[in-house]
Amino acid sequence: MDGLMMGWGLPAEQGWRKRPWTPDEDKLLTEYVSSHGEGRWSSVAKSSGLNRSGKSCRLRWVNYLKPGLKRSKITPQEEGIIIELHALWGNKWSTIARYLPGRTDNEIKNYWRTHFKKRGKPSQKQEKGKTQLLLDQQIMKQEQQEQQEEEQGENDNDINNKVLSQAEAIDQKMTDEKQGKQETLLFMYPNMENLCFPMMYQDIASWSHTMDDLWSGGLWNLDEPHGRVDQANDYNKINWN
DNA sequence: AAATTCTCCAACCGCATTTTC
DNA sequence: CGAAAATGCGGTTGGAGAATT
Repeated sequence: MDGLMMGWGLPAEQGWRKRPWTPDEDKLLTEYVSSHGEGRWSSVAKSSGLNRSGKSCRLRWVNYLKPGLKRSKITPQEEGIIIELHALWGNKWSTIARYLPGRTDNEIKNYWRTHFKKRGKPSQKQEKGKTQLLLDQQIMKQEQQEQQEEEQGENDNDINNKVLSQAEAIDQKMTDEKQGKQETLLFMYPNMENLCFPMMYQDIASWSHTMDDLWSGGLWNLDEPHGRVDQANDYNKINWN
């Protein structure tokens, strides 16, 4: 079905593999969605005059045009959340993305691939980046401590509050889901605040060691077919305190 | 300075699931 | 209730630009 719809809208003989969205197409799509709402992507494609598949329209909207999307770089806080949730759920990018307001599954997936996916030793550049990240985290810790003293941590809690409120909403929704997922949630939520945030805000030094261990220990190996359980177990071995 | 390699990310593919008729 | 269509998700690809050799 999609095979035909999935075309890029240009003749194959032109040699196009990917056809980037033009500003005009973006405008058309944005206008259409703002007047008709999201969903019914096939009709969007037909009615808006866009020579695109419904899937392509949806993807463009979700990943790029949707209001509220962050275009900035992933922050160390967000990275911490990604690492945490990936350890729990594996490549459940859309699930992970729900905990990061303004971030898309595609973005997180790309981020993970470029930063953590590589097996074995990271490249020089990756090492550099890692060192820089740890440095940033140290600096951030210092800044946050100073800020906390000044503001009683009011600003620091913004992201936490957002993520936690999301988590609560999802928690509610997911109580209806399958037993396995329920177990995962039961495993996760009683400790959510203890697991996720102290790492990011309280003990950057131990987090740094953890990062080193993980890098050499192969937790990032996504090629393991049943990585979720194993990763969750590995995750439990980490000293988060 | 040129060639090569690496990084990032938008966009596509194929499959599974959900919704509609 | 079953088939078809629509939607959502994870994996992959390709290209541009940056960094390195």
